[in-house]
Amino acid sequence: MATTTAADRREEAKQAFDAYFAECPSRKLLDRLSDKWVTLVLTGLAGGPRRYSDLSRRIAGVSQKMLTQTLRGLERDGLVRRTVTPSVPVRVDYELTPLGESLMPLVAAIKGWAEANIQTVEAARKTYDATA
Amino acid sequence: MATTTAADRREEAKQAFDAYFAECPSRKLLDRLSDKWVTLVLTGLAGGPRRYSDLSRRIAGVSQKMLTQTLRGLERDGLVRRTVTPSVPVRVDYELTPLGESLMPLVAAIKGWAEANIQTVEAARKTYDATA
DNA sequence: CCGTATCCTCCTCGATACTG
DNA sequence: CAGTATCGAGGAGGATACGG
Repeated sequence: MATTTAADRREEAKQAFDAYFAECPSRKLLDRLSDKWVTLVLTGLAGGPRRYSDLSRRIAGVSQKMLTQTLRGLERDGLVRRTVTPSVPVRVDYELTPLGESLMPLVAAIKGWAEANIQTVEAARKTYDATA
Repeated sequence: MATTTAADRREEAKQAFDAYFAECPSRKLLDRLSDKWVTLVLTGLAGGPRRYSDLSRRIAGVSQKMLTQTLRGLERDGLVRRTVTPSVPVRVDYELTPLGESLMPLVAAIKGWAEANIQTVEAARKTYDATA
C-alpha cells in the first residue's frame, strides 16, 4: 500500500527531528552537563590536579564504575587530562584542561542562579502541591 | 557481630552523601535543566505565550506524555504559567514567568559556550577514539 | 592502586488507546 | 483540543568479583 499513514508521518518527523537534534551543539553540551556525576567531578578538579583515589574520597557516594566512566568521558571530550605515573603501585592524576577550565564559569553561573532562586522554586512547589 | 564491615561504611557514606546531595541547590537546578525536554520547552516559550498544540508542533519529536510531563514540572517549579480558557474546544496557553525568564540567560550562556567550543570537543573525541 | 567485567535491578520514556 | 491511563522495552547505574 502506498498510503501514507499517520504513523508514517510521525516516524518521518521523528527521524528528521533526531537528525536535527543530534546536530544541536547546546544539546550536546547539555548531555554532558546533565550527567549526574560530571559537575561533581568538574568541581572536584577545580582546585587543581587530584589523584583517582583522592577524587573517589572527595566525591562520596560515587561508585568506581561511575567515577571511571565519567572521567573517561571527560577525558575523551578534552575537558580533563589523565596522567599516569608508572610507579609501583601505579599513580594516576587528573586535572582540568584549559577547555575544562573555561567551562567552570558556566557551572558557577548555574550554581549562582540556583542559590539565588532555589527558595522561590521550593515555595512554588509547596504552593502547587497544596493547591493540587 | 558488632564488626564494622567495609560494606557498612560504604552504606553509611552513601546515606550521608545522599542527604548532602539532596540539599545541594545547583544539583537541584541541574536535575531540572538536564531533563531532555526542559530546555527545548523553555526556548520554545522564549518568544511569548504558546498554545499546547503549538508547542507540540514546534518541538518535533516530543510525545504527548513528555510534553505534558515537562510542562507540569515547570509549572510546579514556578517557571511556567498555565492559562486555561474554557471555550469549546478548550484552549490552554503556556508562558514563562519572570522566574522562568531569568533562567534564559543561563540557557543562552550554555548555548554560547557550546557553539564556541563544540568543534574543539568533537576534535578531541576524534583524536581520543583514534588513539584508543 | 587503579581500574575492567559481569550481572541485575530500577525507572525513564515511547507507543497506544481512551476521555472531558 | 488537551490531556490521562496503561504497558512494555531499553538503558543507566549499583553490587560484586577479578586483573595488571
